[in-house]
Amino acid sequence: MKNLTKRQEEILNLIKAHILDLGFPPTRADIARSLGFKSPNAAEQHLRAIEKKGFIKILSGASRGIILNDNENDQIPVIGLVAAGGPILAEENVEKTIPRSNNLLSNDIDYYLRVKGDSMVDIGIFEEDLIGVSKSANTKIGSVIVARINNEVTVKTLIEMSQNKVVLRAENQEYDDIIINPKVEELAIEGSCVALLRESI
Amino acid sequence: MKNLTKRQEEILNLIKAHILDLGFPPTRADIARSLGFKSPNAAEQHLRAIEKKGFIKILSGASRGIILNDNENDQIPVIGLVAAGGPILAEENVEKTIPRSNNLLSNDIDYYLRVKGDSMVDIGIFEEDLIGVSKSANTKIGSVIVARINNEVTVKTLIEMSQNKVVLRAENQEYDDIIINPKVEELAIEGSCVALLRESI
DNA sequence: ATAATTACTGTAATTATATACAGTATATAG
DNA sequence: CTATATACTGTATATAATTACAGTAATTAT
Repeated sequence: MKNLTKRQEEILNLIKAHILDLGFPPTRADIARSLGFKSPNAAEQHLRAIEKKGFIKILSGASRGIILNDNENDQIPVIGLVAAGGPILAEENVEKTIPRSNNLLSNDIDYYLRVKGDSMVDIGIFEEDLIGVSKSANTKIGSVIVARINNEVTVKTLIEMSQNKVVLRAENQEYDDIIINPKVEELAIEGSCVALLRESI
Repeated sequence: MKNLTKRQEEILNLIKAHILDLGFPPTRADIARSLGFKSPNAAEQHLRAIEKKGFIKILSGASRGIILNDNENDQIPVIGLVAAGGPILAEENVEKTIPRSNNLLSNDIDYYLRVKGDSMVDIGIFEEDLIGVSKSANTKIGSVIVARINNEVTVKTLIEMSQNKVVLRAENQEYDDIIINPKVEELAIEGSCVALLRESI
């Protein structure tokens, strides 16, 4: 999918705004009017270019027959089991995706992670729950974080973090604290947990 | 807002399905074709009737200019504290509403209920969580249900249910079972819990 | 009993819309 | 240097679509 030019992006945004506002796409004339074109054909040709680049589909003969092709940025991936090695968001880990427009929770969620195991039950995070993870939300002591230790992904509470000692705690008395020297073991903090979904009770 | 006739509802559903499918409303001819009318005017007149009843707005002169008026049925209420007496869904209990189209979870959710107290922590239902409640989902032994006992609303697990004995259990050892004789005390089962949302961790 | 509503057929006109064709001009890629 | 892409104007036309008008018939409200 090639990149749109500035003008083409402007037109795509106009189409999206029109749909959001009125519930249906604009006509060529609508677009021309909005952008000051003196010919509807200017809009027509832009639409063809945008279609060629894969962002829309034009239905021939149908008035307002512009279909937006789902942009992947507008989808939140749900990550199931994370394969060892490789990034969390690698395609093989994506169980399904959820349109961002349908997300009821914080709009700072980069992905949902399906919980495995019972290490966080004491704070109400159960196996099969979906945790909303933000890569940008700041992780401070006490935050529930997604960490990767020697290529294994885990969800734990961050208890202590200094240059040569990081302590992660399971919220379940049956588990011991995980104490890591990040200079010896490979440790990456992938994000922090900001919300939770349970699809069945 | 008057009720639609069967036929009018059929047409409104057709419009919604068309929008969901293609992203824009159907023409009069589309509607006529779908329902087997031999004249587009049949569709036109139905649309006028549906508009008169307040379900849509027709933009004159615009092709496919049908705007759906937001139906309140398409909003899922979030119920905060339930005032004693009166129905759960009474307006004063509604904290906010969520467009049904944004609901990621089961589409059988009639409302969300904000959890008060810690009586269900052992199965991961915490204070301030939002529980998705279905009025129609069948409640069987073992289901987590929303019950109303003598005008007080509570969330518990249904353990036993016979003509003169109903047992509800808190999922927290510190609480005793609630044993009710429905012939003596007022008991209503409002629905069963089918999903959970936690807005912050 | 009479008017209004529902539920259509059938025809036709006006307007809305897509879309082809012929240009102009500039920028960018091979 | 030449083809291709970008970004338009301007005109024209076929067809898509709304919408008015004239009916028929059954049902429902007053």
